[in-house]
Formats: sequence, structure tokens, C-alpha cells
Amino acid sequence: MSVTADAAEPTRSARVSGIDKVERRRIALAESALKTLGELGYARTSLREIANNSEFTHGVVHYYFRDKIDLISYCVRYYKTKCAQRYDEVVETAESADDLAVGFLGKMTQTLVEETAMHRLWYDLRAQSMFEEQLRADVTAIDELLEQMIWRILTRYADLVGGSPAVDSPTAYALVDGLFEQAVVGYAADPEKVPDLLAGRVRQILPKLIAA
Amino acid sequence: MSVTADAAEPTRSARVSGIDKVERRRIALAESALKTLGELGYARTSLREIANNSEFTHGVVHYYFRDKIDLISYCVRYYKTKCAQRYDEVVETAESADDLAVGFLGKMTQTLVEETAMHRLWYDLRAQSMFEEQLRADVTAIDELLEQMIWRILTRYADLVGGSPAVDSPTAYALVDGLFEQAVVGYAADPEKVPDLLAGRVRQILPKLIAA
DNA sequence: ACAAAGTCTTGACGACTGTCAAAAGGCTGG
DNA sequence: CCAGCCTTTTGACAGTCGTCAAGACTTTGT
Repeated sequence: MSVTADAAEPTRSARVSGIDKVERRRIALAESALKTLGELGYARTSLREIANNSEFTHGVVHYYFRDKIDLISYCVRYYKTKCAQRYDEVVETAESADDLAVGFLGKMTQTLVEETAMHRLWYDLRAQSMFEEQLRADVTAIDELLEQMIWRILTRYADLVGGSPAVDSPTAYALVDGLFEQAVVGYAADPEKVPDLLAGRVRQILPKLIAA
Repeated sequence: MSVTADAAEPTRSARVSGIDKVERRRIALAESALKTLGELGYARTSLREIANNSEFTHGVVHYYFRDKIDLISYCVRYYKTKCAQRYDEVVETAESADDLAVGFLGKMTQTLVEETAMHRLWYDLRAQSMFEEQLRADVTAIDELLEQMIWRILTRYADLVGGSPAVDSPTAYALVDGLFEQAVVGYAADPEKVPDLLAGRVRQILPKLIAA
């Protein structure tokens, strides 16, 4: 569906080029919103703050999005299209278990460092979804995407190492995610060491998830 | 330090029985606040809402706590004294690896079911602490406590099984916590199956964390 | 070039927030 | 039993929030 907007639909009979323009505006808004959300977190981010940190006014936000949840929800869906295919290239090009492990861990620490804010926001939103029903659907959708991503890596790893996964897909995801979340939470306190610690720990765990 | 209050200190020359009374009031407020926080989450909980769901008025809250963060922070510290010793009895009384595993998993699923709201709040607060400095210290303190708790269980388990831990303490905690958080997040969607799934998964993982 | 549709700005609204101060009530020591 | 401190209530404040409407501006079809 590619980030379709069942949203505010501001223009009813949009011209052929207009619908693209609207979509572009929405994406621009979303990207700006994501920047602010990543810095302040869900709770402390207001629509006015989002508008302030962008080239738009707060009225525009409500013109392109029905309400706050609609915007956030759109942001989340937009974000997901970017995040879950992060390791796909590594999975496809790796020709040995070590290739895969090194590539995977490299990408992982890279995104931890370069997109810390976005990961913070993700864990924030997942927590918020426990209290706000309207976020639930989008959050679980992303969770499934991430789970599948980890599963692709693990099964490929098993292939290369000549074994098979010793745990099911949700378990594998929960374990890796636990390590990653720990790294995201602790990153602010020690940006130097945390990435390497994470890499080492995941590397240590990976083989344990494979059975001969 | 046992939930000491470097807080509002409302009464300066409190009578000997007065200081207890103040502390009791604080605890009552905190317990009521935790109930509301557990239901609504950190962001959506206001001081007035906390007061409404209690026998006190909103003025009293500010009489016993300097501000909102002071209250939340006190709640968190109060909560931690209850949560981290949950498995201690099991660890001490278990005489076989199976004893320990069964007891541990039992308590774990029990607290998942009976104190879901409190666990939701915990993951919410940990996420918030990434954005709100004032929560950071208390949150990491609890995290360390929980880590030590898991470590006690794992080392005891290793003893009983005649091996030694194959991962370090932070890793073990991150893995188990990942599984538990997954269960907490998913509990609302399927309260029937999630506890058993969690138990099964942890049981599957435990032996993998031990080296001969 | 004109009218219509789309886009954007601005200002306002009601509701809610954390915080505080003034005053009333209650308890205890003398 | 009264004075004085502790506790609580109540009402108000300044600020922020999401939302919306009225109008101005811009683009487009004809």
C-alpha cells in the first residue's frame, strides 16, 4: 500500500499532479515531524512544535492531517518502510556465516549510532501503544516486519553454517530486540562503548540460536 | 535508603510520630498514583487525575511532593522495592534445576498476569527516561536491580545444573527482558496464550545460557 | 484573463495542565 | 480550653494543548 493516506483527504477531486503534490507535502511534514518526535519523544511533542521546526505553520499540519494521531500514525507507517529492509542487502550478498555476521553487526551498530533518535522514538511509540489503542495496529505491523527481518537473517545464517534455527521467529526477535533496546537506552550514557558491546553480545548469542 | 524522601519535606520540625504519618501519606499517595499511572501511562496521567482516583484533593499532592517529577520519581523508587526481590524465595529454596526453572517461570507468568499494569508502566517509564533526564537515575537504578535479579537466578541455575553462565550479566538480562517485554506488550491482545508462550520461550532459552 | 478550486495564514476557542497562595479545618501541647 | 502548628480545601493563575473557521493568497482549467 506504500504509505497510503486514508487520512484527511484535503482535496476531493485532486488533479492528477495534485495528488502527488499532496503526498509530497505529507511526506515533508512527516519527515519534519519525525525529526521533532525523535528529539522530544511522543508525549512532549506538540503539533505546534512540529510546525515550528518546519517551514510550515501549524494550520498546514491540520490541513494535511485530520488530527494528531493521524499524523503520528502516518509518520510511523512512513518510518517503517525505511527501517525493515535495512539488512536485506547484507543477507543477499553474504556468502559465508562470517560475512553475514559481520555485515549484520556492522549495519546494526551503524543504525544505532546514526539513527539513535529514531530508535528511541520507536521504543517510545511501542510503549505508548500499550495505552493508546489507535497506535496499536501500526505498531504491531512494524513489530511483525522487524520480526520477519530478524528471521530472514537467522535462517540465512543457519543455512550458511549448516544448521537450522533452534528457536521460533518471535523468540529470536525478542532476544535480539532486547539486546538492541538495551543498547539504545544506554547509548546516551556511553556512546563510545555501547555499540561495540552490543555487537559483541549479539555475536555471542547468534550461534546459540542455531541447532546442528 | 528505603524510599527516603529528599522531597518536599512539608513539615520541618515534625513530631516523632509526625514523620511516620507524613511518610505514610506519601506512600498512600504513591500507591494511588501507581494505580492511575498503570492504567493511563506516564504521559496521559495528570496530577488532578491521580488526586481524583484517590481520597485526596489535588492540593494535597503538591503538599507532599514538590512537583510532578518528584511524585513520579518517588513512585518509581517505591515500586522498585517491591519488584526486584520477587524471585528470591524461589532461588533460595530450589534444590534442583527443574525446581528453579518451574518456580521462576511460575512467578514470572504470575506477575505478568497479576501486575500487567505495573509492568506496562515500567516499560513506559524506561522509554520516557530516554527523553526526560530527571527520570534517568531512578530508571537505571531499577534496571541494575533487575539485572542482578536475573543474574542471581542464572548463576544459581548454572550451579544446580553443574555448569557456568555462558553470557555476562547485562546480556542475560537483556535477553530475558526482551522476552518479557514482548509478553507484556502482547498480553492485551491475547491474555490466554501469551503467558504460556513466554514460559515456554524462557524455558527454551535458559539452558542455552549455560556452558558446561 | 477570469473564475473556481486548492493551499495557506492567522487568530481564536475551550479544555486541560502544573503550580501556587490564601484561607479554612483539625489536632496537639501547654 | 485556647494558641499555634500541621494539614487540607478551594479557587485562581499563566501557560499549553488540539482543533477549527474565516479569510487571503496561489494555482489551475477554460
